[in-house]
Amino acid sequence: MTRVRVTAKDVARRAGVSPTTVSYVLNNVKEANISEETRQRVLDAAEELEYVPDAAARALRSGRTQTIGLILPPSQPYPQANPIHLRVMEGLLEVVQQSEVRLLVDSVREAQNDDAYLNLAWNKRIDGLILSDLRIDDQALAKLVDDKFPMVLLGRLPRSKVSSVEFDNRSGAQAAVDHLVEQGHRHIALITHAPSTITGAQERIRGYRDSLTAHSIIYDEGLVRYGGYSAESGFAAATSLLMSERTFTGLFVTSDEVALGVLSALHKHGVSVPNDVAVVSFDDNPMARFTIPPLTSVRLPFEEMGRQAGRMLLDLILGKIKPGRQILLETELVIRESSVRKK
Amino acid sequence: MTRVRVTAKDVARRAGVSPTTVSYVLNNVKEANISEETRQRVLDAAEELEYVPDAAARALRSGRTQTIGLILPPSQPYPQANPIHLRVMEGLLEVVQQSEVRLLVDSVREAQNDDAYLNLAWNKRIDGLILSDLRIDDQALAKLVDDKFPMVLLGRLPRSKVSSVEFDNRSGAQAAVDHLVEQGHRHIALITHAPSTITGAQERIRGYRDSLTAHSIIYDEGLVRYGGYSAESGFAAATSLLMSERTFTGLFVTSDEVALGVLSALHKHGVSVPNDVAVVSFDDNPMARFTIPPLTSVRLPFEEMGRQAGRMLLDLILGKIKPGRQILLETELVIRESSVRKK
DNA sequence: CTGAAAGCGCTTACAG
DNA sequence: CTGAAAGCGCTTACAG
Repeated sequence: MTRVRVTAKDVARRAGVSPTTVSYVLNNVKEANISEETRQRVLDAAEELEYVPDAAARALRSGRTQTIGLILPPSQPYPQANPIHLRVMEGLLEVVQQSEVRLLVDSVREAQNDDAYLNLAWNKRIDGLILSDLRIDDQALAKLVDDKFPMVLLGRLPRSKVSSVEFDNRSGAQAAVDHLVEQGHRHIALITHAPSTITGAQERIRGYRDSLTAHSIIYDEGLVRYGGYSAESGFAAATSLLMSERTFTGLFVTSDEVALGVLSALHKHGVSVPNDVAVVSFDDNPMARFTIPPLTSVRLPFEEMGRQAGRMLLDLILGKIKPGRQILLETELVIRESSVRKK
Repeated sequence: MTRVRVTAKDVARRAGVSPTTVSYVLNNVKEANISEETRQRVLDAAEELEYVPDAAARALRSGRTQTIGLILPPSQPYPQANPIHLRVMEGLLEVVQQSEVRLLVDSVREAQNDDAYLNLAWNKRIDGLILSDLRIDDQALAKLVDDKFPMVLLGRLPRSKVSSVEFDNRSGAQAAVDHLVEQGHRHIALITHAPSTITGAQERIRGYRDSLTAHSIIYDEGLVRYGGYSAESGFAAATSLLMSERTFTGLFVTSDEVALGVLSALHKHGVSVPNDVAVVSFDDNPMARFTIPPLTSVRLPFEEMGRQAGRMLLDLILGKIKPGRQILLETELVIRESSVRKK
């Protein structure tokens, strides 16, 4: 950087006031009651000098970093980057940009009991934290809760009182399966997008069972397969279902990514969708409209999740709200060709 | 935060040394020649007190924030989050995590001549910047170049001397079209993933033309359509091509996302892939293996792009290398069913 | 091999 | 309505 650093002192000198006044004006401190004329002089001087306050100095003195952290899950179980996280992040960016707050992104590193994001909080790089898809037994999380560090979870932890934003996975899944039942299906298989230790997957399985129960259909473990995030796992799970020679005419897959692999496997085995098997999926990614056939899917408002989590965290940091609020976002079933048998 | 702040002073007192020594030990300052015994005492004291240095104080004093910025393009032209950015980010995170550096993510806001990321540099929140997919006429960028602010571009700017990491789009595209020609095709249509003002799209178009020229095929503007990032745009472009009633048996689409919409449109119009039209795509997303039929695609090493850009930026910040280095990453054609006619 | 002292650039009681 | 002074928690010449 060749640029010579302009400080508040320089602005003060130019405006003929003290650095104190510069700080009051630039931070809009109402209690200071700065006269309009002085205010304007300071503002002009700051602009002429292209003054930009030093973030580190401000953070050190005020104790506020004006930065929040977003922690993504380890990339390991996810075979490739999950577009979902980026959609959440976009919503989050919208909110932080409006508030002049910055976003620090980190991911949990596997293996080691990760204290990287703990340090993020402890060395005061951030004022608050948004945690995505975490493990239930997270040690670092427990410590931060003890410290009353401002935090919002994406997804819920069972029996946890931490603030969170989550989709209503259970009722969304129930709606998906209800739809299949309405189409006349009684033998409905299930392929999950994650192991059942992940609360999101758990809830979707619950919704599946809720629907079966509501329609007096007996739950059959033999029709259930546990996928793992990728299209590849969906391909394998669907193949396994077909090989089992069990009868099913409906199939609920708990993510679009996995469903893509499922459609590929069904096509490869000559199983026609929706005529032989009707498929309903979850997420409603943009691509769901362009699979062959287009996927019926439960739409999840990812960007909205990011926005809500961001607002909640900022309010938490400012002390405007108390921790423990838990938001549940509505889902919406979008019906396309994959689930509706042609006449 | 209820946690009482532990400072270097506290550690010093406990270890029976001065804060200076604590700083020397914790920062591994070789010139200080701290005795092994003292070093151990300080380390122990720091651990017992769970000392975590204050990032703001360190940044203020040292002038280094230990943070780098990643600037994503505005979300507007992209209809949804682009998974590609997340893959680059993962590679980047790998590198920064190894170096105890943090990653700040921001996006360019459209409309206004954006100086948000300029401020990121000027208010010293970051030591360096990685810019993704920027506009050619970026004003903020020019200012940062003038300031000699450490910076790496993802993608190249024509005639620019800024450090960059980019895919070899041109030769990748040529290989894709060469492959179609080898399959016997002479009428090869093109659907781009972005307007031709984007350098990445431009280069892929060049590669397409290179291949045609090399095989004495005349370039026909009537076989070219300009898509725009989304599967939807691919659907529209393919439909437009089909409606034009022009003959083509080969089709090169410059991204998988767009190709998904193309496959959907071809299927809808009863055009069989690869028998009626052979399709080759670009990116080789994980999903390319599971489209119907699976897509032949040019594989782009996104994670590697992130890693290389990260390393380059860190070296730039440390003054280990001079600006202006431009890395070109190799691509690889992955052949699947969409381009090879069945016997 | 180690310490005393200055100072990075702000904000914030406090005083007037 | 505005300013002088202290201090946030480090790092870094400098001195010994």
